[in-house]
Amino acid sequence: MQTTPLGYALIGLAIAMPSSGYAFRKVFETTPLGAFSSSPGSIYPALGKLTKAGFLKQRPDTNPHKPVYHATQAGRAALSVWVLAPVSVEEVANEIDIALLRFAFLESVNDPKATLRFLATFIGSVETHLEQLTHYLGSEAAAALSPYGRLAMQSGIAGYEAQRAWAVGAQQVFENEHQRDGAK
Amino acid sequence: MQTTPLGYALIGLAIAMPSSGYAFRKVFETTPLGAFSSSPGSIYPALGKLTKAGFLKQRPDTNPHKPVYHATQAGRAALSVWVLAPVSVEEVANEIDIALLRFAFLESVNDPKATLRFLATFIGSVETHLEQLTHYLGSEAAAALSPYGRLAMQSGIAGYEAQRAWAVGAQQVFENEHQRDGAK
DNA sequence: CCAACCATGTAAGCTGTTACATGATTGA
DNA sequence: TCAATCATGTAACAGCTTACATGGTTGG
Repeated sequence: MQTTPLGYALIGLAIAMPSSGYAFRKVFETTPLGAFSSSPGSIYPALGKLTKAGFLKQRPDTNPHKPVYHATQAGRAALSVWVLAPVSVEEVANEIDIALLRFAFLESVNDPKATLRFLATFIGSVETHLEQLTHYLGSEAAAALSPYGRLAMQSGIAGYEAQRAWAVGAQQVFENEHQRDGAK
Repeated sequence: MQTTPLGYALIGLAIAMPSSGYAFRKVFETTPLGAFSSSPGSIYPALGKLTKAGFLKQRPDTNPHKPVYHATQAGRAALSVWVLAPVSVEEVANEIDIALLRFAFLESVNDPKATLRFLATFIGSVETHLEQLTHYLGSEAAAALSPYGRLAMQSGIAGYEAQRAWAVGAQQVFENEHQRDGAK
């Protein structure tokens, strides 16, 4: 069973801080998670579906009359499967923001080894995609391109190179952590 | 009157090279424009709507029985309005790829001054968004964030910095061109 | 001749958007 | 008390995806 990115984001948020639907909307409005819309027409139906699917459960909070959504065991499992999936070249090419969202929710797994595996596939796919882009830019197909088109492609290449550099830096963070864990 | 990004992409392609619907699909399949899907269920309905809206016209080619889509005057005008619109902070934050697509289709206008205006708003919005992100990262809200979340944000920041650097470089290209034009 | 490709379309279903609607609570 | 905010929902619509369906052309 699986959901949309919005669904996974809601499960991940529910793990980090059980909240009402309204509170989730506020998160999408006021944080860099704002890529997701906070419209009621998207969130409330999504919460309903996740509850029906057994990934979330509405429970009364310490304050009565203020039920909040918690993630169930099934919800945590579904999120794990989603975040732990290797990063494909297609994902890098067409929805790299989703890959980064998955990285952010690796927190819910919190396993340095798994994080390093994720980053390795991320870097591999970014490099493959970069090769494809530079190869295309060097081909005769690109020679027919306008300067505008070529520049736009270079913008993409620059962005992917920044992502690769970021991922290499992130690797170091988790390699250190991994060694510290092993040492203690 | 306006369309979706897919619609504008089709108008832009039709200006660059009038083609059949099938040929447009091949472009989306085999070039970096592959962010758009090449599924028939998206392209043929879109072509139909654009034709009905008066932005495209199907005309027989040099080969008879092989009608191709051409952009009409209205189509060119609609594309111009779309590509020339200033780049907003929201666009940078949520759909920067669309901004880059618009940049690529500035070719159809081909006015260095307009291109420089576009790049200036692009850089301004990227910088505003970067300030927002770094401000958020420094706030106490981000202090509660996990290392994963912080790293994911840094990935975003690195990407936007690369885009800013790219845009500054692109400015120079068109400033040179602008001066050459003025000199001759 | 047969497989592969050219070429176009439609129908069902899902997601998300916008807009509307409702009502409770809370602070000035 | 009155505005703002909390809180949830629905209905209409647009867009895209997948899958199915159809038929023509072309090269081996």
